Amino acid sequence: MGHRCCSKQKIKRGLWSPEEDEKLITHITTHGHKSWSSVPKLAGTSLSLSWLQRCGKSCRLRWINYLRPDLKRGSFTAEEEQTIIDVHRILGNRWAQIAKHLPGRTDNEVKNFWNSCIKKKLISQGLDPQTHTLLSSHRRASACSNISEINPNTSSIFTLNSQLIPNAGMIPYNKAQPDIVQTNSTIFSSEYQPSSIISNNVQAHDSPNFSDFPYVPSFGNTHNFCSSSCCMNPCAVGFSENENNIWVSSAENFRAQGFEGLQAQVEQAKENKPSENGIDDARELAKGNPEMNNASFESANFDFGLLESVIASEFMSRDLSSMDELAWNF
DNA sequence: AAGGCGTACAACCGCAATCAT
DNA sequence: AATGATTGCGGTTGTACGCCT
Repeated sequence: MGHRCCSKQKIKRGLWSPEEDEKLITHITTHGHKSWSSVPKLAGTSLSLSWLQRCGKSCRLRWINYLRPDLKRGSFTAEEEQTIIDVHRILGNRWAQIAKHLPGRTDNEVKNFWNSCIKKKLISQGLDPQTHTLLSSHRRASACSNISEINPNTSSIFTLNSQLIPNAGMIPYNKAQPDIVQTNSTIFSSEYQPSSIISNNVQAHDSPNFSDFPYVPSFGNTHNFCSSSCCMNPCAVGFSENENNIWVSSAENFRAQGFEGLQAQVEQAKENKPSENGIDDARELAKGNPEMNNASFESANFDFGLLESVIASEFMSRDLSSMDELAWNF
C-alpha cells in the first residue's frame, strides 16, 4: 500500500507525532515548500534529525489542514455554520470553494463539520441536505388538509403556505415601510426593498376558477407575514425584470419547471403574453385587479432564512460570471 | 471496571487537473 | 504534442475519545 509517489521509501502512516510536526513546521517556515515530494527528505536535516518518514502528499495535507499558522482552531460559530449552509445550497459539495468563504478554515474541516453536524441538523428540520428542499415525508406531514380550519378568521381567497423554521431571522412586516420582506441580514434591507411578491404556489381555496392559478399580485401595505397557516416550502425565488417583485415557487414547482421555467412565467405575465397556465389571470392581477389587491394575506408565513439564501444565489448568478467569484459581504 | 457503541476529526485514497520537461 | 510528476480535491476510512450499560 502507500502512495505511488513514495512506494519505494519507508513511509510511516497514521497520526502525526509532535516530533514529526516539529520537523515539518521548522522546514516549511525556514525553506517553504518548493516541492512537496522533496519536503520529507529535507525536513529534519536542519535539526540534525533523521528525515521525515512521510510522503510528500501526507506532508502537504498535514501542513494545509493542521499546521498552517493562519488556521482558526475551535468550533464553528453560528455565522460560519450559516455561511456553510448558504454556500452549500449554491455550490453543493465543493468543499474547497466553500472553505474560501471561511477564513482560517480548511476544506477538510468544513467537510467534516458538514457530515457530522449540519447534515443531521438539516435532516432533523425535514430538509434534504443535498437539495436543501423539504424532504417528501415532511412535506406530506406538513400539508394542510383544510386551511380554513387552521385559520378560520381569514377572509382571504388565497393562502400562501410555507413552513416556518425557528430562528430563521424573521421580523414582522412593518406597515410604515412598504417593502414586504425584512430580514435581519443586509441583503434585503440595504440592497433591495421589494414592494410586492408573486407566488406560484398560492392555493385559491375559495374559488374554483383559480384552482391552478400561478401568481399573486402585490400584497399592498396592510398585510403581514405573521400568522400560522402553512404548507409551502419556498424553494425557488427570483426577481422580476424591474426587480420590484419577487417570485416564489414551491419545491414541487421548482422541480417540475426549474428556475428558468418559472422565471419565464413571471416575465410572460409581465409582458401580457397568454399562456396555458392561467397567465391571463395573472396578467389581470398584475395590472392591479382591485378585487385581488384586496385579498388578505394575514395567513402567510415564510422561512425567511431560506428565502434569503435562495435569493442570494440568484444575486450570484446574475452579477457574477463564475461561481468562483462569489463574494460575500455579510 | 470493561466492553460496546456512536461521534468527531485526522488522515488516506483515487482521480482529475495542471505543470514541467 | 506527449508523457511523467505534482498538486488539488472530494469521498472514504481509521482512530481517539466520550458516553452508556
